[in-house]
Amino acid sequence: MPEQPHLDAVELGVYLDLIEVTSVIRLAVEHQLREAGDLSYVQFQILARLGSSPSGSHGMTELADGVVYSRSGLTYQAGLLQKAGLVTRAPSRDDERSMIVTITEAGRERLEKVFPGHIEIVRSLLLDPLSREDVETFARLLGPVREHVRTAPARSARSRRRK
Amino acid sequence: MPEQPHLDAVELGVYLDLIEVTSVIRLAVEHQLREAGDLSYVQFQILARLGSSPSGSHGMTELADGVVYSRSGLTYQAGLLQKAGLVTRAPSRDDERSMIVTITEAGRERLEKVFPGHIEIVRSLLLDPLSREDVETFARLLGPVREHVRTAPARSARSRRRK
DNA sequence: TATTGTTATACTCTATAACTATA
DNA sequence: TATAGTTATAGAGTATAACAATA
Repeated sequence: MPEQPHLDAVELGVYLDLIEVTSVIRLAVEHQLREAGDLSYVQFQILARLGSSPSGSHGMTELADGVVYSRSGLTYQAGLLQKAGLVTRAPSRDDERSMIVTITEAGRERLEKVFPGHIEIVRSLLLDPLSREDVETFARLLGPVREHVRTAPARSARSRRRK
Repeated sequence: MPEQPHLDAVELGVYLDLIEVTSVIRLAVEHQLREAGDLSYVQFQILARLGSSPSGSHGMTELADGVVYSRSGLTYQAGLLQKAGLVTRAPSRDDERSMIVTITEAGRERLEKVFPGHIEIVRSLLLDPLSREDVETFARLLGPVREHVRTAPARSARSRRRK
């Protein structure tokens, strides 16, 4: 390990542990999603976001942020989801330029189909070694981080501006 | 969100937050690694593992676990790293079948080159919204999870046995 | 026979740049 | 002019299966 960290030992430990833990979980989850529901990780994230949205809808740019770097990446994945009948795409009436992506009933069913096995992996790899109290603590810490990450500069927009 | 979780609300929250947070961090980090050091995320993980190993070496299979699903994936990435002069590969003397991958001086330099910017992203996205105490708590929780994940069934071996 | 690693192949995913259309 | 999204293209990464070599 390089020895010029602007992080102290504890911070470095958190970072390295997180890299390792999330990498293993992600690999396992990617495989499960493909096998159980023929979904890529990105496709699952899109469906999950739409599914947990009250309206079941999101604009494309909004959907891209935090999931893919480029808009074209989202266009590709959304195209696959649409072809599979899991989402619909329709132009917004407020702004004719923007596309509203909406999860379909089949999309929700697919989500439900993969969810149990998905959860099982997360439970066995992440949650099992933690006590109930630890899980609650973990939740308390992660909440603010998620908020912070959401308000961080949007990547799909930024990369466009860079031109 | 599907409503048959074997997870309660808190557990589900941890899971969803983790997905979102790690996804954003990973995207940012992947870009930084590519721009600052022309490294893929997997290549960086390989270098980092080798760099933090006392010997600077690892066997291929050992290296594959937790980073890639297939051995061929590692062969590909290790080949790129070798071509770039960042690692060497030599057959083990204990077991002529196995390959020992070792980080080179150039590999360590590359690691040092990307590390500051890398850390900066992790700090700004993950660590900043947490207090010093929170970071320590986080470290305490993550440690056991990492241990657990390490002892989980190895993926590169398992996928082979499935044949 | 089992295991280690490589190779050939085919496929998925991704991003960049150029483009269209709307604001 | 700026923004939303798409498309074409080209490259990078991945896994599966078949393979060679060693244990």
